[in-house]
Amino acid sequence: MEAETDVDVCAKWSETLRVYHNTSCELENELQSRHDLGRSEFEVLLILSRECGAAAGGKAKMKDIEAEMYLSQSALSRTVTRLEKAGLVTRAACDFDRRANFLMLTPAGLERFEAAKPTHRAVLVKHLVDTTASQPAAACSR
Amino acid sequence: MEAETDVDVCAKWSETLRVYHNTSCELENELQSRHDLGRSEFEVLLILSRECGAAAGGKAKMKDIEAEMYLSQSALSRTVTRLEKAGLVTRAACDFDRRANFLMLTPAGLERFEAAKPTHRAVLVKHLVDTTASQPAAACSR
DNA sequence: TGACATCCAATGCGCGTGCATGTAAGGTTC
DNA sequence: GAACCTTACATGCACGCGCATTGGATGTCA
Repeated sequence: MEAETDVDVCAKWSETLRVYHNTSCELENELQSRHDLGRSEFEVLLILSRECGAAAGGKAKMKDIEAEMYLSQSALSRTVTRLEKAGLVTRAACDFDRRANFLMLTPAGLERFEAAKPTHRAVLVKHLVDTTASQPAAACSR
Repeated sequence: MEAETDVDVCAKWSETLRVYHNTSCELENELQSRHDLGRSEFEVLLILSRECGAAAGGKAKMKDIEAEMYLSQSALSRTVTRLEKAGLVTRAACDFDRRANFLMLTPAGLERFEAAKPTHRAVLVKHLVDTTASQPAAACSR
């Protein structure tokens, strides 16, 4: 079953690439143009909004967020810096472990996130519910 | 079926991200460390080796390659430049349309590709045959 | 207390990417 | 053949990423 596995695996990878590429490109484009948010930035907001419940003004440690994302420590650090500059998030030192940082959603951050959520959902539904919907190997935005 | 679709779609995306991330990171690492090839570079060689049959010394137009990859025109151009510098590929002008470039696999390129192929296959099999194999959200190389 | 390993986050650096643009070569129309 | 649009590829540029390193805070052990 060597050759057979070969073909299956290549086709499966190809399919994964297609879905990943189409979805993530459109996610990036839509989030960026409609809400001025990158994919990573949105994801951080998403995690924050879950972490303590949006009402509580989500709050989480950098390390915990990092563990939930496919992002290096340095990339997360910079993503948070961008979010902070945009006023969507606040860094707060942890009193019990001054190495660690807490991250908090600001009201503006929560608002931005809530606004972007439907966009996010719509793109996912479009590309993932009926996988054949985005069949062509559509490039990023061209 | 709103909420249900929501959950399904998020889980599916999450799963896709996991598989994509784990597979592509390991692909990148393995190809780079064992064969000094990036993922895009390998893919170009792969396409070339198919295009006219490896024995014929694969040959294809840039545009045709671009159409088969999830890569922008500029990124492909630079990837080919890297391959050319490494002596794995040759650019050749097309006599009938001097805008177009043909791309040819050199013997060294074919050799490198054949050497890397098993590595590529092994990674795909590892991550895609039994999807639960790489369950943890393993980061890139950490 | 002092020496050393470990952990968290920030930063310098290089790389590959996409977008926008530039350049050269068709193709079309008059 | 002149004016114009389109196509193929290369290149300037900015950006986000990962890796390696740094610096400060903790923990541990003698």
